[in-house]
Amino acid sequence: MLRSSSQGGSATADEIRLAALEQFASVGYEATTMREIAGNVGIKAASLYNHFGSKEAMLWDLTLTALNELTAGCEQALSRLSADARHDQRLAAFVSSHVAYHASNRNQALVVNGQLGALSAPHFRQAVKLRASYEATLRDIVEAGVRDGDFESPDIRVSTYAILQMGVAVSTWFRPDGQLTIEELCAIYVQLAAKLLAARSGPRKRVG
Amino acid sequence: MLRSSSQGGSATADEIRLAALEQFASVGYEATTMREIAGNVGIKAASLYNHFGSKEAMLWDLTLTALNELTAGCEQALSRLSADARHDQRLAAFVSSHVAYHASNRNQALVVNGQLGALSAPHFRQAVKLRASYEATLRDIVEAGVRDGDFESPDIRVSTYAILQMGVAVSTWFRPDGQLTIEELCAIYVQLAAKLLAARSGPRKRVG
DNA sequence: CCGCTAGACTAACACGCGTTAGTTAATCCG
DNA sequence: CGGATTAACTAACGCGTGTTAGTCTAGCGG
Repeated sequence: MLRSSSQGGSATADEIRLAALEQFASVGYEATTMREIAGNVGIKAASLYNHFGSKEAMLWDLTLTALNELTAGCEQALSRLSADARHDQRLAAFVSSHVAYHASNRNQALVVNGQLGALSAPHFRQAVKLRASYEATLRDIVEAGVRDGDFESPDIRVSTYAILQMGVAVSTWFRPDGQLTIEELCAIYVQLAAKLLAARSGPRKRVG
Repeated sequence: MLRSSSQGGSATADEIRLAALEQFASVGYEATTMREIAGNVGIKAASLYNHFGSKEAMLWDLTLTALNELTAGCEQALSRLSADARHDQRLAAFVSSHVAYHASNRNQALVVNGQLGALSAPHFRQAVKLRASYEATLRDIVEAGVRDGDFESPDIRVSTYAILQMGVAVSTWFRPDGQLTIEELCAIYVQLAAKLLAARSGPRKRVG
């Protein structure tokens, strides 16, 4: 049979995804062997090729899913707001969904933030594009808030990166059995982001 | 500059350090081959072993030097302050040296923050210990400031990570030929950190 | 009940890896 | 000047890698 490079949707394929994700996240793509992934699923390395066309195809599958879920979560959070929501509400929605994702999906986040360089050049470019559009969502919120005087920032781009990155870091240290629940964590980061962008005179009244 | 290990101190050894650092930072330790490093220096792979005992020894040499320089820069910045400096001055000194290092030594920072897991277990433990003590320096500053009412934070540990991480991220996007100088960058991050920890009523007067 | 297929297996291949051995040319020091 | 040291070289080894070929078996639809 001709081996296809398309990916499977079976239960085994999902077990493979899980095992690969754990390994990629904890030791990195290059340091992960197909035999290790297979071993953690309970099959032999050659059998992986019944579900994925190559090792890189696994990484791409995981990367794309993660980026799509991250983006979807953020869009959903923003769409729950009324159309005339204040800038600080939009900021809170973004930060909360951002932090929640990075706390709930630590391995996905670690792969997206550390293993992109292992992708083939075309896949890499596509991933970077997706991530850039996600980042632009936050930058637009910050920019609009600064324009209307609700936020104040010494540098919009730098502030955007700062907020994004402090949330990304959650995936490196957060443990679900630790002292903080994900809800508490989100609330903390919403506060931190709000302070980071606070205007000296407090938020303006809306002009309606 | 402190020579941080028992490995070679010749000019060739330094060329090797430079080449290995660049490769480790851009594609990762596992994806880097000894033949590539050697090629970028202009010698053959076997000759590397005249200067370093193994591939891991190179990574360890680079890691230790980077961590020592990072710590030294921070201690030097803090020691330039008078003994009764205010908390916000100590914070500014730390953040400024932190950001300056991550902007000036991007490759070193990328290796320390992304390739630690490739070290042997004993070296890994030692590196984590060094990094933890560096992080504790900032946490102590934040803690003291909160205790005296100069800072306010929903969670000291989280705020500490947030400040550290937004500085670390500089190494991933900063370009020295970009729009911002390192001095401007440091000033921005000092402002951001100060806002992040700002007390609602502004800093208290010192009692001393 | 039978044939087809999905998905597991064993075996192996070609290649690139880190590393070692042994050798040779240049350089330093007494 | 000559022996010792340094540091480059070529050649190769043993191993582990991603991947492919070919086989076998359980289960399902007609």
